[in-house]
Amino acid sequence: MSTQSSTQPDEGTTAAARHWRVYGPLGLHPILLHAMEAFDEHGYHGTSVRDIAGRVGVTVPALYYHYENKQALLATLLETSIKDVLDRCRAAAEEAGDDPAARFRAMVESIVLYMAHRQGLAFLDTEIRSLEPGNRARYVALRDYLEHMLLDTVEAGAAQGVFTTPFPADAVRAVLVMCQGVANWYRPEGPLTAEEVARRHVLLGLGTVGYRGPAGNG
Amino acid sequence: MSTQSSTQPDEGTTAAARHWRVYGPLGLHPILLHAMEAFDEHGYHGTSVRDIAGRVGVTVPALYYHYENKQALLATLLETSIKDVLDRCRAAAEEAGDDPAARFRAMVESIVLYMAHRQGLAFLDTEIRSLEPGNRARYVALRDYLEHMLLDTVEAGAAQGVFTTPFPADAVRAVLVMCQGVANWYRPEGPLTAEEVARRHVLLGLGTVGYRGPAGNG
DNA sequence: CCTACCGATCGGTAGG
DNA sequence: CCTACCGATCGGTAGG
Repeated sequence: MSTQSSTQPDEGTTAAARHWRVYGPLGLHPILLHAMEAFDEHGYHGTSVRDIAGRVGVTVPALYYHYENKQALLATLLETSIKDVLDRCRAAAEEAGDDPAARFRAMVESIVLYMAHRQGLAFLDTEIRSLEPGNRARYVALRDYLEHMLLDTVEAGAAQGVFTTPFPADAVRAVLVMCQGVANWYRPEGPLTAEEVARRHVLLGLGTVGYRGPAGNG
Repeated sequence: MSTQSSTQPDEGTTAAARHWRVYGPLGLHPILLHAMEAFDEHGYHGTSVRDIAGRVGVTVPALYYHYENKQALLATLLETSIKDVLDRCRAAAEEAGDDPAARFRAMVESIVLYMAHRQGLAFLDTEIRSLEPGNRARYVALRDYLEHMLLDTVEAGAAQGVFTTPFPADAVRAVLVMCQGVANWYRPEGPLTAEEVARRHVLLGLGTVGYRGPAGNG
């Protein structure tokens, strides 16, 4: 894959792909960071550009100097987010090797860790409806790619008899929606660490795909 | 419970509680119906009262004659929705009796049937952020009640050893989010009937809670 | 990056 | 006086 890519100016994506469990500071431009927070609180259409400018401490025209319009803020945030989780999930799968159960565990862990450590970005997934068609198509294509990656693994496991679900596609969709759901309720200051939430969801997800491995699932 | 209740003027809620698998026409006031469609397409803040009025074919003041304001439309829709699924789920659980696995199956089936048959209402769940504090608190309380109903059943099953998940609360949240997810992708004209989607999610949900019943789960 | 603004549209309400 | 609205416009705000 490319070593210098993404809309993010910092080291984020590439380093993340190599060390998929490691999460540093967000490293977003202040305008993007405050746009993210505003969109999370009030939604895209419920957020005014004056609100974002006010949070950042700049004027509205200053905001438009850095970004084309409000839509570009959302599109940049969502593209940054989906590319990061995709890179991390791919790295986790590669590290896990060929065993379907090991790959599944690693992929689910990487996705849930992302949802917890990058909750503010991950929660924006609810705003895809507000993306213009082109931006939306690009985002959905990347999200579908993530789904197909996981589906390939579940189907491989089903072929080997290690996953017993009769509905791999439905099971994968269910697992991904339960991972995405973490972004809706997880709070860093809550009782569970991101790592513990990931561990639990790996086990829940294994149950959802009907895992029958050498050591069972309980 | 009350026999004459809810914000819905028609037979909806009460009859639905008795026949939780039966879905008739929505029976919503035309203004509510078109507000629902607009909110589903563009979100609450992305929908203007003029858009709603235009869809219905009435003037804006006519709309304000029937409903206090835009907020009341969303609040009424969401309250109607959560009360209906709650009534149906309760009826399904009562019909299923005391066995935790039977109750779990019935409750998940009833919830997924609701998500598929009442997709337009169920999808509005993404708009709770746009509810004013009081309306939001009432909605969340009812949704929490649904979660506690399901958790009681899963904990009862865990106590009997029929559900083996070590995390009943996380498992219930995961199951509910995968049910809610049905409202995001289900299309009546698609390949699967609501009943088939419900059947599959019952099995997926049983896997998620680690069901180890007399007949297994595969 | 700011001051000074625009065409239009927002949610909601006036008198009749 | 009531209902079910109407054409027009309110004070403010949207993205630009």
